[in-house]
Amino acid sequence: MGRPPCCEKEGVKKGPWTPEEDIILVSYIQEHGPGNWRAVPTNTGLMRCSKSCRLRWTNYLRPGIKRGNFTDQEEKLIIHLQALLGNRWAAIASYLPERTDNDIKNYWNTHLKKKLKKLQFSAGEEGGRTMNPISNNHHQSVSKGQWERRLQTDIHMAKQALSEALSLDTMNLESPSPPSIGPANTCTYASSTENISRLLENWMKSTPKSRSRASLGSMSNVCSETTTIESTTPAAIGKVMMGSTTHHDQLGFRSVKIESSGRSVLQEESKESLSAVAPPLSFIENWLFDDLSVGNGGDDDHQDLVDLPLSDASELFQD
DNA sequence: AACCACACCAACCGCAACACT
DNA sequence: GAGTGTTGCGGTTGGTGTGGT
Repeated sequence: MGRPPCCEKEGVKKGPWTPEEDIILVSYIQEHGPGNWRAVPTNTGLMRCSKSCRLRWTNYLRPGIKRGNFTDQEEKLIIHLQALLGNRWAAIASYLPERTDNDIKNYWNTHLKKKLKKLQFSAGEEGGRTMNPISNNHHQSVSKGQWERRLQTDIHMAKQALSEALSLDTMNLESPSPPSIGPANTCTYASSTENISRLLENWMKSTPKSRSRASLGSMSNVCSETTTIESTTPAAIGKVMMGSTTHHDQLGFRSVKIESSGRSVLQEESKESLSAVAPPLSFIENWLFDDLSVGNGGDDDHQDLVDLPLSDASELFQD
């Protein structure tokens, strides 16, 4: 009857992750690197399915993740990329290296959708007709001319979005506390483990009921102050420490360089980080940038387009 | 203080794509 | 090319927090 579940339901734990589980997972990935998720539950003893482990890592424990408080720039970028790409959150997330697709998706569903709906409503009231500023409307049948015009607009939007993304990156690089990405940054892999140590600290302090939330909050402090895990020392840490005298460093502060079967985690992460700093450019993207750089010398048309209120921009797509 | 409604977000589920044999 | 296993993605759900009454 239907498709079998991805993993045996029996004995598989569900629901929120505990700090202990996080530590175990991070510790394992430090040693073996992300990937081969199928082996993670069996090798770590975690009563989680591989999917859950992967998700936990990519959406939460992975280094270099920024959580909460989307900036105006990011918001703008998401809106434009959504207009361009639709609900392809993974693709959109690739332009926001510090954000996960899940995060962006959540933000879109909880904040931006409503925001745009409001815009749509007010614009609809003003204009006396319904206008959808987001791309969902794009799927409605349109004439070829309209489609072409829309495509052109989308390209403009993409260009601007990309240039904004670049300028964001530049800003981030210049800022005093850049996100923990890139091999040159000493706060690479350790960031997530630092988070976990902080998480544990809060976890120990807080009541069982508020544990989850409290710890989640602490996780957002990527690369912040260093905290010794010894000060908290729950039983789980002991488990993690087993078989390694260097785990303390790994969990605490170490700028990671762990070799595992000829391939360091750092290398793995670096690949990610590199692509994070400079998302891989496809031919089209390169072309967009080429064109952008030409137009950057005071091409107000592009700026106008992006600065255009979404409700107005959407009018371009109307009859 | 108690209740309710809403907001938020981590995690789950199912499907599709990909990789390997 | 077919079959099987694994990973990635997007939609959705459920638990918890928060604000209003």
